Amino acid sequence: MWISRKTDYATRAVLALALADGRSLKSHEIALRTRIPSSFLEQIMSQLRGAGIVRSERGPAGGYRLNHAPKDITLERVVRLFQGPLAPISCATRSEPEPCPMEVECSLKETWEEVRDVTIKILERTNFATLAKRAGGRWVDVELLPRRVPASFN
Amino acid sequence: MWISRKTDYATRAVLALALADGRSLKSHEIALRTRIPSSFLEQIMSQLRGAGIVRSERGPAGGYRLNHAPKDITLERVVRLFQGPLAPISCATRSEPEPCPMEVECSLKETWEEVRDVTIKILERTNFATLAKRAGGRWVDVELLPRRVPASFN
DNA sequence: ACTATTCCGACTTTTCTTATCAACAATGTC
DNA sequence: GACATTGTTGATAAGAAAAGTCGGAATAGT
Repeated sequence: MWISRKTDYATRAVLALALADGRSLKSHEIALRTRIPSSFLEQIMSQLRGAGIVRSERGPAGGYRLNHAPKDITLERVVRLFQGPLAPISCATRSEPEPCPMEVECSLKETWEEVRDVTIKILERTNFATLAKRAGGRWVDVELLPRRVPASFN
Repeated sequence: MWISRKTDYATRAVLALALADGRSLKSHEIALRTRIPSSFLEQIMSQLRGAGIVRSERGPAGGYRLNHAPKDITLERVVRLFQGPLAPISCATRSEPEPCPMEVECSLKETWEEVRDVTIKILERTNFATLAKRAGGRWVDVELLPRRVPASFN
């Protein structure tokens, strides 16, 4: 339960764009399909754009699209952007591990590092082409789905 | 960074007890060796006791000791006790996964489950006998270490 | 001009974490 | 039985982080 809702939203938004297959989507459309509150999504898209994962066009006919091929965007990249370090605990981060405060350095660290490493490995080898393909069957007729619009999404 | 400080403390406290090799430790001693604030440690020990991981004796000469052999206490058990579900996201918990709110169920779930599963596997195969042994060399002369006592640990 | 959209930053609300404290209960010592 | 030492429990508070809202500015098409 360590993926924040914001990170969850971000990955879903990118997935929605990957499924749009190069076409651009308006922020409002993304919000609808992914069930992300519109106002919150703005923040997220802005951050994705700042990181170069997404690019945008303004004005009517504007919207968002991916800035790279889906296969070149790993889940690791998106998660790391919103989540920060992927280690389960601060003494086990790759970059600047906090020193263990115990009287002697504790042996738990090695296990936390193990968890960190397999996590990173999985997220690195998962890209959005794979995710889109996996979702393809379920999502393909999305244009045809009824569009119930909850109030908060307007 | 998803292991809360409380969980961190709990695992360190259990490790300290595993290293005590059957002898009982006073709460104050545990606090010293692990650098856990005494007042907070109370809560944690109480919870460990409630879960049957630790047993206690009161009065002078009281203290805590492990309720099982260290090799029978997995890291998974302690972490799960304090941390709750180990899935990175609520739609991927084993017990009662929250339904995916997207228009179509999203393909990210499978990756989150993958992360969950390897995490659980690592934590399950790590027990406190292993951890104690691993720490053994570092901790063995702990009785001889100088005892700087920070104010907040009294 | 008008409208639909993105862009940006400040703000609020809620929830969780991390403790701290005080009163109480049990046990051993004198 | 008085007293010191330890564990037990529950209330609560301070702070940080997460989640979401809002208003208005910039941009582009019609």
